[in-house]
Amino acid sequence: MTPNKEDYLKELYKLGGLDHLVSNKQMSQVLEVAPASVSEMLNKLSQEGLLVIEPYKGSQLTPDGLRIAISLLRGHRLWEVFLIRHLGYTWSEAHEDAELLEHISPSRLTDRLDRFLNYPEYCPHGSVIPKSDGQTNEDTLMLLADLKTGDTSKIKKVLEEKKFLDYLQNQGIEIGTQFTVTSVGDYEGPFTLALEEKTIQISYKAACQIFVSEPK
Amino acid sequence: MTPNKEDYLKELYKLGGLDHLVSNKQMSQVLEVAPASVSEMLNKLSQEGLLVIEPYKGSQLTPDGLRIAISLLRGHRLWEVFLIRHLGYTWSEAHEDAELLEHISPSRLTDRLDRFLNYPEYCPHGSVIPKSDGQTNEDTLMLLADLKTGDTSKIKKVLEEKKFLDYLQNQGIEIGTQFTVTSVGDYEGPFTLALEEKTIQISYKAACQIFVSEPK
DNA sequence: CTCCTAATTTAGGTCAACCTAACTTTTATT
DNA sequence: AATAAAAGTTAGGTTGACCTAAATTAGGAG
Ligand SMILES: [Mn+2]
Ligand SMILES: [Mn+2]
Ligand SMILES: [Mn+2]
Ligand SMILES: [Mn+2]
Repeated sequence: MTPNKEDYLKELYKLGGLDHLVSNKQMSQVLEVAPASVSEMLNKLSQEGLLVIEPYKGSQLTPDGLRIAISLLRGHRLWEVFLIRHLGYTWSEAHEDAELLEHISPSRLTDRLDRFLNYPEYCPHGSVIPKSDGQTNEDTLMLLADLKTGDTSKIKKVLEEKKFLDYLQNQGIEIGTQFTVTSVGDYEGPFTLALEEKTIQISYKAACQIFVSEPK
Repeated sequence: MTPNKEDYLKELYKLGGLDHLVSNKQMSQVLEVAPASVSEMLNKLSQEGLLVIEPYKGSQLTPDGLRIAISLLRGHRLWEVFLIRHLGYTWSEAHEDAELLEHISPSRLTDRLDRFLNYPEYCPHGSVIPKSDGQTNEDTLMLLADLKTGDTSKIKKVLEEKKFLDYLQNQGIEIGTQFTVTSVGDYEGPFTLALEEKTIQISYKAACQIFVSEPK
């Protein structure tokens, strides 16, 4: 197993889990490699029994592949907690460096880091950190974009993409922040949110990348 | 710069610094690759201006190569401090995992780790940790093997090699431990050391891999 | 000074991970 | 159903890092 292969498995999991097939196109985009390279690598991984390919349709992890993907995600998220909690990283910096650190995980390292951090449940961006045995129970959340004017809710999770993370942190959005939707622009228009201290506007696109709890 | 190349530079520094040429044989041994691979890689690195080769004689870092080597060593040793101080690693485990972590060092990570650890001066095995600007002032130490019966001194530094580190830790030797040499076996025989609590014997070979302060 | 041995270099491969270009299959549109 | 566009695969090539085997050089022993 190399860092490269690990990233293929991890992205395959993030894109499709065990629910549905993931297209090579998507993989090629998130991994930033040519489609041909994806075909090639997925073939190797399927020979190693880590995923199953439906030619021309897409691919999906096997239980073995899933195990590896989850342990990667576990490492990634624990490192993020460390970088932010102890080293003063920003959201996007943490995500970047965790992308490398996740591959250094003889599981002794991950498990000890987990203990050092006192077994955190979520990464700084709100994703669940799988347990050492691979167990991971996802919360059921809804998209901010699906809220209506007047709804009050809490930010629970955000997608991890450098520019988006910087944008959110500049806006002062944090996991756990409570807010009320004060207006929703028509035709994929912007959302206006009343936070505790201030009011902010975010684009419809951003609202599609933010997960929130059920509104009250 | 790849992790591989980094390790070549680092080992070249550890073996020869800026004082003398290092033979390919030595490099081939510490890096555990074939001599031919060393020739090849050193050629590439010399084309990148990171070292200078005297054909058939050996090679030596340039200032550029030195800078990289030192920052690697810095990362390596800081990670060791973290792993031992906060994650409960043993001497040899720490050295092993630091070997990987050292390559993840966008210097923002190293520098923040340094601050988090409160700017430690030495790694757990007693080597000096270079500063962020590359400055590094080595202490002048002597070999335990050169001590005479009756000498009293302190353990200051040990060479980092897995089996050796485990051996030392089992013997209860730590950096800073004070001891008195109570006997020296003839003909490369063992050294007997009186520590605070107990008396131990170590082989001549081990005594050549342990550095101590001037005896009083 | 010659010869031998050990160290080094060179030559010719392998393997992982990528690429581009050409071809095939699927799917969406008329 | 025919065709065009999009997605996927195959073929052929590159680069980095390694290897073994063969040739070359340096340095020491006689
Ligand atoms: Mn990664
Ligand atoms: Mn995260
Ligand atoms: Mn290393
Ligand atoms: Mn050390």
